[in-house]
Amino acid sequence: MATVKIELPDGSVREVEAGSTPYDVALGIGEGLARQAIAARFDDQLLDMSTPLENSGKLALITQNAPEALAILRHSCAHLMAQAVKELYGADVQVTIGPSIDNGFYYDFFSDKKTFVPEDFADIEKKMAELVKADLPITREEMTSAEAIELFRSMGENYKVELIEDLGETNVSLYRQGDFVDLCRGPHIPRTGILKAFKLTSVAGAYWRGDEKNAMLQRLYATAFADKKQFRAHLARLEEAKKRDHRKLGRELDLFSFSEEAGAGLVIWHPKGALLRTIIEDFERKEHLKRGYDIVMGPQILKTELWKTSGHYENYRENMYFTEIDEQGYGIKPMNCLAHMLIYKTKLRSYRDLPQRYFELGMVHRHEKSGVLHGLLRVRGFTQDDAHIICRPDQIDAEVKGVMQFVQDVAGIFGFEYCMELSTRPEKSIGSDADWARATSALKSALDDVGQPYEVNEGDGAFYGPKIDVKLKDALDREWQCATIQCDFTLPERFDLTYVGADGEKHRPVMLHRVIVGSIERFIGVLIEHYAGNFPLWLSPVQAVVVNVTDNQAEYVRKVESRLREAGIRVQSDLRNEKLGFKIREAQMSKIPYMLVVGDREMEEEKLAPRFRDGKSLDPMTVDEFIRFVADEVERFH
RNA sequence: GCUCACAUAGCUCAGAUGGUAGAGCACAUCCUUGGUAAGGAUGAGGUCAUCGGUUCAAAUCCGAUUGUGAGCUCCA
Repeated sequence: MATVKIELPDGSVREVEAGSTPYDVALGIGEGLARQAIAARFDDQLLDMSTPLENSGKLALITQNAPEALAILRHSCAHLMAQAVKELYGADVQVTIGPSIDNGFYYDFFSDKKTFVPEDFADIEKKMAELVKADLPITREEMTSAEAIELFRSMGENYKVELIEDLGETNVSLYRQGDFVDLCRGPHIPRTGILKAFKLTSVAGAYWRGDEKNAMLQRLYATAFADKKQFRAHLARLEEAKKRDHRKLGRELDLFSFSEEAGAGLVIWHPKGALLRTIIEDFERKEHLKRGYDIVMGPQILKTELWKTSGHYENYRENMYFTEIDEQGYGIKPMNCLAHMLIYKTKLRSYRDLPQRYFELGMVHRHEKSGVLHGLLRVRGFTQDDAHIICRPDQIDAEVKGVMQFVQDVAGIFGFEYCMELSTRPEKSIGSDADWARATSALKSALDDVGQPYEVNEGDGAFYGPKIDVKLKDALDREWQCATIQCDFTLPERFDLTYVGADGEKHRPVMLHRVIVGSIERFIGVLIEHYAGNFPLWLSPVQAVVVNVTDNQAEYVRKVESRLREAGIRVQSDLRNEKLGFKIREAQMSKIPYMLVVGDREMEEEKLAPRFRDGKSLDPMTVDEFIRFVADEVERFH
C-alpha cells in the first residue's frame, strides 16, 4: 500500500496511507481534534475533512476557532438554510447562491409564488434546528457538468443549470445533506450537527448576478457563529451601532432633520448642526490656506452648454437637475470643477504660476436614485471640500503626495485609521488610452513612493480619470469612503487650458480633482457615529452649560455665561426652575462636554464647579481658570 | 430605479376580526428653591402621511402618491 508524507504545522511529519482523509490524520493526533476540526488546508487548498489525500504535502486542520473557520461554517449554514427553505416551501422556490459575507451569510432564492416575510424566520430557524439535531452527514460528490445539468434540470433548479453552463467545467462538485443537494465548490463542515448559533436577520431583494436587468431574487440574510458567546458579542456590536446611528443622534442632539415637504435627501440644518458645520468649514478653510490653496466660489447654476463642453451632459445627465429661464437652459452643479476652469482661463498662465490650487466648499446637487438615500451619508444636496489643482505634468507626483499627506493629517486630527484604493478606467469614460495610462501610473507611483498599501479596483474610476479613494475606519472599525484624488487629463483638453512654458510655447496642464473629507454632510454623519455623539471639545456646538442650584445664583450665572461667551467659549446657561440633578441629566444626555455648577458656595468664591459629561468632576475654579482650561484642551486635540 | 416592509401627538410606541383614538417622555401653567442622571399637580397637543376607492360606517380593507427602513444596483 502506497503511503504519503503529511507535514503538520508544527513541522512534524506523519506517514499515512494514500487516500487517507484529513479526518483520519486528525484522529491519529487526537479524538478531540478530530471532533473539533471542520475542514482542512492542504498546501494552499481548502479541503473537506473527508477528502482523500493522494499526495504528500502540508496539512493544517481548521478548527472552529481558526480565522478561516467562520466563513466555512457560515457557508455551510447557508446550505442548511437553503435545505430548510426547500423542505418548507418545496417546488415553489428555486435555489441560487449563498455565500458567506462579513457578518454572516445570505442565500438568494427565486420564487414567484412565495414571498418571504420576517414572520417566516421562526419557521425556517425551527426547521434548521431540526436538521442540526438530525446531524446529517455532509458529503461531496463529483460528476460531469452534463450529468449535473441533467440532475438540476430534473429538479427544476434552473438557476443552478445556468450556473453550471456558465462555469464551463467538465466536472463539478456537489454537496449533499439528507435530501438536499447543492452545486458547490466547498469545503463544508462534515455534519450539520456542528452548527449551533445562527439567526435569520432580514429579507431583501437582490438581482440575479447583481445585474438590475435580471430577475429580482429574494435574499435571506442570516448570521452564524462558532458559539453562542461570539454570537452574543456580535449582537452587542449591532446594538452599539444602533445606539450610534447618526439619524437617531442627529434628532436627539437637535443637529438636523429631513422634511417630506422639502424633499428627500435634502438636509435641513438646525442651529447646533449648522454651528458644527461652520466649525468644520472654518477648520477646512484654515487648513487649506495653510497648504497653499486659494479659496474660490462659483455659481450654483451654469448654462447647459458648459456642461456639454465638460462632458457632464453626456456622462452625468441622469444625475443632474436642470432648469430653464428665458429659453436658456441651466444645469444645477453636481460638481464644482467648471467655475474653476473658468477662473483659470481668465488670464494667460505661465509655468511659473503652477500649480494653481482652487479650493471651494461647494454645494452640489445630484439626483441620486431614491432607494440609495440614507441619512446624511447619502443625500441629494451636499457640500464638498473640493479643490482642483491645475499643474504641469511634472508636478503631479508632488501634488498627489501633498494631498495624501493632507488626508493623513486630517484623519489623525479626527482620530481615524484609513486605507486607500486605486480605481482604474471604467467602461463608460472619455479620454485617450494614453492619457488614462499616464494618469493611472502617476497615481500608482505616488502610492508606491510613500509606501502606502492599497487595493486596486479595476474599472471603478470616474468617467474622466482614475482615482485614489481613501476609506476612513471609525471607532467601530467600519469603513467610510471620504477622500478621493482624481487625475484628469480630459477637462483641461475640453476647456483648452494652457500655460506658457519656459520655451515660450503653449502647453496643456493636468488637473487633479480632490476632496479631503468628501462631503461635509457625510463626514458629519460619520463623525457622529465615530464619536457616538460625544464630540471632542473643539467640535462641540455647545461646549459648556452653566447650571444654577437655586434662583439665588441666577444673576451670577448670567454674568459667568457672558464672560465665557466673550472668551469665545460656546456656552449656554440653564436657569430653569428644576432641580440640579434634572439639569445635569439633560445636559449629559445632550452630550455637552462641561456642566458648570454654580451654587451659593461657588458664587461666594467667584468660582464654578466643572463636571465632565462622563460624570467626573473637577475642583471648583475661577472663570478665568476655566477659560484657560478650555483653551488648553482645544489646543491639545487639534 | 428595483424587491419587501413600514407611516397613529414633537419623540418612543399601544390601538384583535371596520363602529371617527390612548400611554410614557417632551411642552404649558401652578406649587416646590431643591448640590451633581428624572420633585409634585393640572393642562394643552392628533383631518391616524396625502389623494382616491370599497362600505351604512375606514386609523383599520384596496389602489395610487409621498416619505422612511432593510437590501440590490449606483455613489461623496
